[in-house]
Amino acid sequence: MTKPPTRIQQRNRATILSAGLDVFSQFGFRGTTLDQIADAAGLSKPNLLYYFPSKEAIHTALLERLLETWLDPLKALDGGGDPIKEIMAYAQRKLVMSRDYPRESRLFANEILQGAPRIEGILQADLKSLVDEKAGIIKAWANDGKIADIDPHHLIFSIWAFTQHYADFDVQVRAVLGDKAPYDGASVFLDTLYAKLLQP
Amino acid sequence: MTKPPTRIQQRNRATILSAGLDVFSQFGFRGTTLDQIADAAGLSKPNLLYYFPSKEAIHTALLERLLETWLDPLKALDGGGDPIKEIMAYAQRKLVMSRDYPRESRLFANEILQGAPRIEGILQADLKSLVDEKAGIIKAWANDGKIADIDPHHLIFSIWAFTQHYADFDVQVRAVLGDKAPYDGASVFLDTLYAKLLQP
DNA sequence: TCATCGTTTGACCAACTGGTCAAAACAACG
DNA sequence: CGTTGTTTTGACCAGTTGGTCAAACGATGA
Repeated sequence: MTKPPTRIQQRNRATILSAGLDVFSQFGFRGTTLDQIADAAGLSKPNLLYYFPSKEAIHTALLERLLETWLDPLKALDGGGDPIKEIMAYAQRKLVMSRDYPRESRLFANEILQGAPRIEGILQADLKSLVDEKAGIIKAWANDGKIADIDPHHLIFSIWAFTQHYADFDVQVRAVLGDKAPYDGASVFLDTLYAKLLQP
Repeated sequence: MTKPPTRIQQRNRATILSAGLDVFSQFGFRGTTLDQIADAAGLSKPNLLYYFPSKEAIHTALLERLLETWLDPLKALDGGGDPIKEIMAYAQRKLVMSRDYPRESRLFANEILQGAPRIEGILQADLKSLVDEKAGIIKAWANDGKIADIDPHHLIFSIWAFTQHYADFDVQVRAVLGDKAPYDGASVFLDTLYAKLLQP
């Protein structure tokens, strides 16, 4: 019988996770120190370790929470809807996620860049089966002539790549665009791109 | 009057840079240790520091060498050529670079993810002016009705994002595709995508 | 053969790393 | 108020980090 967490526990755990997200997403697991997280959270280092047993535990907690929300937009792709609308809506949902959750996007990017040692199993199981399922839907649409005949896996990769680019390569995007806001133009471009591509 | 480097110097410097590329591209600057690089290079740690004055010097040397080759494909985009062919050839060149130089791609990705502290200036100067120049060419093509009317900056971003995705997110791509080779399908998809997009 | 140069290394250092622990401070509640 | 359980902290530890240095090693040519 585990006791329910106190208000202080809820608040501090949330503070630590947010601070950990800040730091891990910038420096990766090995490049992040507990002192950095403690500083960002406004807590002492032993106090961190009162709420999480180790640095790895903070990182794991973040990744688990992330993976759920990360796959949601794709799960919502509906085989019963209008093909072109469904795919374009999915792409726009992913772009909004990059805009609103850039830290999460970078945390994920860091993990994958480093070879995904902590989530490779999940990728090969959950992610692969979800993607294969949705790729099947898209392939069926293509076979029925409702969309152009393209490789569904690479279509999905292109959506991931393009939308996450604006979060992961934010510094570069801003360096190139100057003070122009990236996301409005990106959204318009995204619509044009997939409207033209998917047209049968 | 600086002396010309000996054969041993040339060999060891090259070995160290290659080992550094291996490790830095996987763990980022802060996540990499001199011992790891020394191990990968088959040299002792003090011996590393005989050839490079510091960890930072190895990293900087890699980044400088990288930036040259990294911008070459875009430099080769020729305003006098056939518009659609030029852009599609550029995209294919970038895809080949991801396939043949994945470590370089990941080194760059790591640096940008971490906020590009060491190359932000170069991005804002060299990269921006190069991109602006080529964006101008593309914009002119669009105005002449030779290609579709799209935002040239986001077009370039989309090429970067999609092609680098196969190097930077290699683990994820392989987890999803299983044992199918990624690059053949990617090349076909890339051609289809931009042929349809750019058609006026 | 020796002298000179470039190369390699073992031993070492101060700063930092993730993590522990006992004691102190605090909150809640009868 | 006192008691009990939760929260916070200063001091500490062993291992690792980037980096130094003097001494040893090796090649080369006179």
